[in-house]
Amino acid sequence: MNDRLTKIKTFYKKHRRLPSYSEMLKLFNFSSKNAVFKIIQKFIESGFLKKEGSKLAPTSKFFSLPLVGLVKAGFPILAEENREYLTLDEYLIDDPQSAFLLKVSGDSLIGLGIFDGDIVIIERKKQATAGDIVLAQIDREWTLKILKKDGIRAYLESANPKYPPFYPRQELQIFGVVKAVIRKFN
Amino acid sequence: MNDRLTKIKTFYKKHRRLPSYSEMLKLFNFSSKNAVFKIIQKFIESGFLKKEGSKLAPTSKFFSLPLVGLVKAGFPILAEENREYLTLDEYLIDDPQSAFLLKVSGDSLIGLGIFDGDIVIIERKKQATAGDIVLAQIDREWTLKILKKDGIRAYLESANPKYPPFYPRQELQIFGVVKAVIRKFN
DNA sequence: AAGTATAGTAAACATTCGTTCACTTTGTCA
DNA sequence: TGACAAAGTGAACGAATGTTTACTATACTT
Repeated sequence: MNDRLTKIKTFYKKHRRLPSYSEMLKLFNFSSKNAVFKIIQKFIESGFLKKEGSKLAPTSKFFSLPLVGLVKAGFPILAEENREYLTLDEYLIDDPQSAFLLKVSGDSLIGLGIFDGDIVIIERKKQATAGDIVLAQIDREWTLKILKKDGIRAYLESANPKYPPFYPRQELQIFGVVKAVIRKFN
Repeated sequence: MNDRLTKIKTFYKKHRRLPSYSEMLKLFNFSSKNAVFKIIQKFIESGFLKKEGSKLAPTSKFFSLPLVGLVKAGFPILAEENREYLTLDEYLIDDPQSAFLLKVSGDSLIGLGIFDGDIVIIERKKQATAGDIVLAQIDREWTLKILKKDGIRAYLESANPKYPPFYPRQELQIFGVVKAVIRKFN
C-alpha cells in the first residue's frame, strides 16, 4: 500500500530522481506497466506526485516532513488532517544562488542561541536592517555580529555581555545576513 | 556558461525535476539537441549531474550550498578548492520515514539554545541515551526535555534553572529523540 | 594569418517512455 | 453465494527520449 510510496522515496533518496515505470515494475514486483500506471494515478490524486504532460515529478508533499503541533499541554497533534508539511530546503532557503553556509566559531552570539559549532545560513547582500545578524568586515576583520544603528552611525554588537560593542574605526562593510541557524545534536 | 547551470537549477526548483534535452533546447535558446548533449557532458564531468544508463540525475553537489570556514581571525575561506558542500535535507535527516518536525513551545530548553518557536527535528524511537533531548510522555503528559538517569531510574530535566527535574510518578515513555534544531530569523 | 580547438546546427536513429485497451484474478461486502 | 469493485496481466501504440554522425561558424593561440 503505503509502502509503495516508501519504495519510491527510497529510490528517490538513492538516485535523486523518480524511477521510470519500468523501474517501478521491478520495485513493486509487478509484471504489467499498467499496474504501475494505476498506482501512480493514486499518488497523484493524493498529492505526492504530479505530472506535467507525461513527465512525472514529486510535489513538496513528497519530500516534506509532518510538522506537528505544540508539545505543551497534552498530546502533540499527529492527526492526518491537521498536519502541515515542511520541506527543509524550501523552508530555509529562498535563493540558493546567493546563499551559503557558515560554521560559527566563538560565543559572541550565545544570547541569540547561536553557539560555537552551529551552522548559519547566510544570504549575500550588502544592505541590512538594524537588528539583523550580519556577516561583516569591520576595519578589515571578519565577524558575525548584530547590526545596530546609533542615529546614522552603524556599529556591531554581540549577544554576549562579555563583549563590548564594536564601533568601526574606518569602515564597516556588510557581506550577508543570517537567515537561519541549524544545530545538530551529537 | 555557468549560468546554464543556474537555468537548470531554476528549472529544477520550479518543477522538482531536471528538464529533458528538448526542454533545455528552449531553456538555452539552442536549436540542436547535440548542443545540449555536449553541455550536459560538461556538467557531468564537473560533478553536478550524473547519468545512470541514459537517465540524468542531479548529484549532491548540484543541490548543495558551499560551507565556508570559520569567521574568527580573518577572512572566511571562499576559495573553490577548500569548499565543502552540504545539502541541508541530507545533512539533517537520516531517515525521512521516521522523522518529523515539532514546533517548540516554552522556555524549558533555553540553556541548550532551543527557544520558543524553534523547530526541532525528531526521530521516532523508544530508546534513548542519558543526555539526549527527548520527546516523552511523563505521567500522561507530553513534554520535550533532557533525559537523565539516576542509577537505573530515568527522569527528565530542563535546561533552565527555573524548572525542577521531573521524576515520573508512574511512567515515563520515550517517543523520539531530538536530532537537530532550526531557527529562522524573521 | 594560418591552424586548431570550441560551440552550435541539422538530421536520422534505436530505445524507452507513458498511455491505452481488453481481459483475468483477487478481495470485499451484503 | 453472488455481485461488484479493486488490483494486476499482457500486448500494442505513438510520441518523446538521449545518442550519434557529419558538417559549419566562431573564437583563441602562437
